[in-house]
Amino acid sequence: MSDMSDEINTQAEIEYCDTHEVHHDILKKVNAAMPDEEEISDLSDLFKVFGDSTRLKILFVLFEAEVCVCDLAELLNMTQSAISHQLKVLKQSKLVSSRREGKSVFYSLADNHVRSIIAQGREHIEE
Amino acid sequence: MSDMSDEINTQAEIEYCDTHEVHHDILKKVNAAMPDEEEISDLSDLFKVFGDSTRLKILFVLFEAEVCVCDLAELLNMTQSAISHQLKVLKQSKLVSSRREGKSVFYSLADNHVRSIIAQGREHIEE
DNA sequence: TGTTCATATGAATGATTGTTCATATGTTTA
DNA sequence: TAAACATATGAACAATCATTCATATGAACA
Repeated sequence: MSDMSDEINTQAEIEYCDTHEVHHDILKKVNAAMPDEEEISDLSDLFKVFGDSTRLKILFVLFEAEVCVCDLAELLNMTQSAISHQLKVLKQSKLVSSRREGKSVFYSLADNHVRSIIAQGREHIEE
Repeated sequence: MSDMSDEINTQAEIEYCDTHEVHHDILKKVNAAMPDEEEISDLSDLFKVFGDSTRLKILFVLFEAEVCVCDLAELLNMTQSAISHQLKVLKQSKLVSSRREGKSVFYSLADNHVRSIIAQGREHIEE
């Protein structure tokens, strides 16, 4: 996979703003710390998943209990289809996992990063 | 502000799936833990900001250094306008702050929640 | 004061996305 | 096996959004 050096100029001859030039060490430091393009893309895809009220509500329910699809639909007052579509998104990003029990499918949190990511987000907005 | 009790049924007479009924205590627990509608909306707006590659790249640069707009444009190989629009979004959600110095405007990270949110996200996708 | 440089911003556009609707898949039970 | 129930899914549509282009604002300097 390509790293950011494909996108970020590393040469000294770049013309930055006249008033100020990026020092070479800072440029090196930035390039060294920048994740590659694929990781950035994966990361933004992950955060996109958190960037929707319905999905957040589903996660908050799953913080408290393992529930099936129709329970979620009832609890959040939404159609079964809408919930199911969003559960698919959550599952694809490995935030939830599922388990079939007869006709029902039960969903639960996949791991605890979810809790800490959301906890940090809540801290940020409570300022 | 309204809490989720506006949206989530709290009554016992609700008809859930036949195969399985949500117990009253779980329902109470879920409702008690659910943030109100406004907080969920604010939270999803925050995560939406992280859900874009360009903004993530800007944040990764700012992890390493305080830089001006045209440096970001050069580093990320994008137009000044595109960067400026995204900086506005980042500033509105209080993830970055700015400081004018002559003609230039320098941007830096507003606080450290940014680092920990992104760190948790990276941990999650590295599995 | 007029010019130049750095940044901000409004409008337009193409792309992405959440929900709905209709329907398919999968499981249980009569 | 047929009917009923729970869930999944594809297509369509409306809404949101990132970028571009043109231009405005703001600061320094000649």
